[in-house]
Amino acid sequence: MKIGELSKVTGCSVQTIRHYEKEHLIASAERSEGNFRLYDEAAVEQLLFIKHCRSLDLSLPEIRQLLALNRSPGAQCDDVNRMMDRHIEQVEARIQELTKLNEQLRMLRRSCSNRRTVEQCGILRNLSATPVSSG
Amino acid sequence: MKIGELSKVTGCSVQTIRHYEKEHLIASAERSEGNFRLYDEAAVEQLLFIKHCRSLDLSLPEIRQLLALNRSPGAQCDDVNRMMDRHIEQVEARIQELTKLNEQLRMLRRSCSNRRTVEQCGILRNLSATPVSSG
DNA sequence: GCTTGACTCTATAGTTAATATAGAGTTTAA
DNA sequence: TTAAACTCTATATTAACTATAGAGTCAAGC
Ligand SMILES: [Zn+2]
Ligand SMILES: [Zn+2]
Ligand SMILES: [Zn+2]
Ligand SMILES: [Zn+2]
Repeated sequence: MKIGELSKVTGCSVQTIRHYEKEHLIASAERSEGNFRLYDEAAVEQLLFIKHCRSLDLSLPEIRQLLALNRSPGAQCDDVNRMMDRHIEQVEARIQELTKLNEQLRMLRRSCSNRRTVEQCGILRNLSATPVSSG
Repeated sequence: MKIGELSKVTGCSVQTIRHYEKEHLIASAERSEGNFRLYDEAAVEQLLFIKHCRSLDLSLPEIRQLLALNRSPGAQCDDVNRMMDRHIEQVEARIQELTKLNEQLRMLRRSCSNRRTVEQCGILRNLSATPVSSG
């Protein structure tokens, strides 16, 4: 299987696959006589694993760590669990942040109706004033 | 006022101020004989405006547009309102995304308790399987 | 054999909004 | 006059790709 087919099968772009190779998320592929990368089913599995992790916003270093753990099946999995806990914490913190931001933006938006001039624009006036306290 | 003082007064780092100048968010500052940037109160105001916008996650191009509008006080402010609406939409979309993500992560996390081996780890097994349908 | 087109290769630059250097020059005070 | 503190420009780094240029490979058709 050449890289184009792997790309179709997995839904990862060709550049992304090469990128993952350079970042050591997947092993350097075998090469054909003409220097084309050649892949097998194992590559498909691994790429889907990576894609799944990315869909959960895990970072490439985090995924690298998970892949390494996968290679030592006898080890304890505490590290995996800790990583997940930390990751979940960060996602929840970001949700909090954005929720607060959203409230401020909606408040700001309410300060202007259409058909005003820039001079009268409540949004611009509020942006010029001291920031709304976020506490 | 030299750049260091402007930095202290506004809470923007010196590099950030230079960066904003290069990106044309603030005008090129006057220079002293020794080629040091010199600022006045107007620069403080403008920088605080930018900082306030950034705290609302407005992008530099968006801020540039707001600053341009600020310079034509007679214009209609519809553009400002539209930008805000678009920006709010994006923030809310991101909150939705992260909320969905968070549910999936928590579900995944529940699939493993401590003290298992990597081979038995529910998290790794689920990551290897087909992604959870996201609704 | 030759050409065409689809594919692949490497290397490089761009994306965002800063942040961090290096190496040089300026200013102020001891 | 020397040192500290400050400033200058230019360049590299961050994350995870994405896009491009320019060259090489391969299969099919004539
Ligand atoms: Zn993470
Ligand atoms: Zn308005
Ligand atoms: Zn925006
Ligand atoms: Zn586990």
